[in-house]
Amino acid sequence: MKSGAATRRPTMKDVAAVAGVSLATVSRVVNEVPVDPELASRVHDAVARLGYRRDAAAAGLRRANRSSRSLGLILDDVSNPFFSAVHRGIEDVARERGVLIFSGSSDDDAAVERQLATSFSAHGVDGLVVVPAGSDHRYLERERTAGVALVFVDRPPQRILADAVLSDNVGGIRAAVAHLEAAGHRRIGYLGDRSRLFTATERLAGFGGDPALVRMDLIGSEAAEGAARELLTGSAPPTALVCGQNQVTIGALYALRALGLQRRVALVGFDDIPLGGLVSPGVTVVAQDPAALGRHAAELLFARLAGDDSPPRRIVVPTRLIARGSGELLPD
Amino acid sequence: MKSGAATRRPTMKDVAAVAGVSLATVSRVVNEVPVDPELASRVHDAVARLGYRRDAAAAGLRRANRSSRSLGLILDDVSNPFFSAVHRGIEDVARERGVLIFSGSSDDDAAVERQLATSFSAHGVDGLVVVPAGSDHRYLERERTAGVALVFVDRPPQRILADAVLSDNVGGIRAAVAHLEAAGHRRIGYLGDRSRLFTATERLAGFGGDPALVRMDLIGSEAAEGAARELLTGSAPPTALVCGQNQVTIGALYALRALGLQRRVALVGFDDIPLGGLVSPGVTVVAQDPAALGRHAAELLFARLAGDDSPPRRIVVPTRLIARGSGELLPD
DNA sequence: TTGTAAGCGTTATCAT
DNA sequence: ATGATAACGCTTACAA
Repeated sequence: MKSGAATRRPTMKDVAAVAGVSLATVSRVVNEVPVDPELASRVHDAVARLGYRRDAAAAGLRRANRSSRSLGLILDDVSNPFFSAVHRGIEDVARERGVLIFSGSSDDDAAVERQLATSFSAHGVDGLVVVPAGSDHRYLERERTAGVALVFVDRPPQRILADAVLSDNVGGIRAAVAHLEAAGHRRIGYLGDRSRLFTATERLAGFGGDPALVRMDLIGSEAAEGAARELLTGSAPPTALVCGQNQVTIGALYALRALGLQRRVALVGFDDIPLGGLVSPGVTVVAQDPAALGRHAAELLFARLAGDDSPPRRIVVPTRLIARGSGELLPD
Repeated sequence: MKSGAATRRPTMKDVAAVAGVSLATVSRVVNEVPVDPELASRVHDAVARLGYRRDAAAAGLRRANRSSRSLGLILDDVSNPFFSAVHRGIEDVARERGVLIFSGSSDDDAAVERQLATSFSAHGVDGLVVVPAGSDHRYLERERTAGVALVFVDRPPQRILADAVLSDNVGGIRAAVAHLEAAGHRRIGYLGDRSRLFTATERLAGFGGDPALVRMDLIGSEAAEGAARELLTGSAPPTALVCGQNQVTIGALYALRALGLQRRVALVGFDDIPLGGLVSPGVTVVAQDPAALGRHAAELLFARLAGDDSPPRRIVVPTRLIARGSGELLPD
């Protein structure tokens, strides 16, 4: 006899047989529908004896609303700290409701996003939380009419009307600029990432400063470092820098250090960077609240699932300026 | 007529009717079982016209192996960069096989771990990848005999025999110590976290230095900072520090800066810290490879699912010392 | 309150 | 090769 012999998982039928009741009664007990206490306890005993647990897939199959008590989460990258914090925010509210989460990374690829969405949907998720990669989400219309709730996070959906939870990109960058201007800065440079991204263009809009001091489409910290060096070594260089994204901030930081300017040129980054307090001067940032983004998205989703059919909402989560030194340097 | 009217998702039956074939033939086409090309193309047309996609739950219900093409992942915390990198490693391997991932955070709570495991199992996952929180995993025996594959990551399972993928904790800390000794250090301090954790005791074992210079159970960077200050301001202070964990390293870094010793006392941390190259001196670390941990775990899992029933394996993933400055400071 | 039986969407068996 | 039909584990009328 092989030791790893597969033992069949007990079913309701098995429980019914052991408890000496009908299948339907077991179902009632399991679903907490009132039942004669005597029978109920026999069922509970049998459940415990057999180690029975309901098959969620089979249960959802016949259930009226076909709910699977699960939802799908499509992130840019599950291992990116910003998105994994969003993930956690969603998990916390889903957990309270006993809802499980399928998660996946689109790597900002529209085809992957779509493939994940349809896979999740095929697995019967009740709702989808999406950080959009594509620029056309009409394909999700079909899922929605089939009853799948839809909420977008961090970036708005396109060509479909649906709920979205966003950071206050414009307000955050405005706050950064105002902070620098209050310190007396008049020549402020802006470094941003891929302008095809919603967040990048929003932040640039929030900047609204001298276009000659703007550098966009900086992908990765090396590109940002190069652009920062170029800006800082040019004629009439800025006395302060605003960075529109994490990696861009890091690149700018390296540039400032390389040029020995880290205590002469002010810097405010958008999105917090880990250990921003450990370098000197500390890195002043406009921090987002990714966990709050996730929590709001999940709450919106569950409200929709509960029947809320008011017009699509857009929730904007405020940012917060954290002064650590680099943003408080005065102009020459 | 309400605009949001729920449209039923098309089923195989619908496709069969439109294509003018039997339900079974549709199933064959969908499952790529050879079928008359003429019929096949009619089915494909109908599938496209109706936007049909197979219901994964229903399919798994009747399928011989009851596979759901999904797996469950229980991490300490999905938003912890180390674990989310493990997550990504697993996702990459699972994606190639069209397998979806349920993920959840146990927050190092055994009860939550167990609850997640049973929930995932109730949803019919084919396998479970677990970063163990509890100290008794016998409850998973039942899942395994029901055919659920089991692989543990980062820490070994307890009271159950199963595959595990671990970092080379002992070797990594030994390398750190050897690196410092090679630079001439003889009084080396060790700061570690919760000794009830497998990884913490392994790393301490790898240290094996003077017990008087060891401080364990440092939870969070503040506690680590305090312990580091105490060690460094005592009599006969160490000339170098080895830190057993991320947050501990950060706490020690703050202590060194506060005492103005960051260029006098050497430091090597276990597990990389983000932006370790931006502070000065750069932070020398023994880096783990969390993505590799995840990939190995997933590969092991799929091998088991494919029928590999050799004895439980233990895979140890090597670490790598990254010299950035702090670990190359010489003793006085 | 309890049991019987139909049905959820699919796969698998068995004739044809 | 194709179609009819039972079966998967469960929920839900409907009957008793």
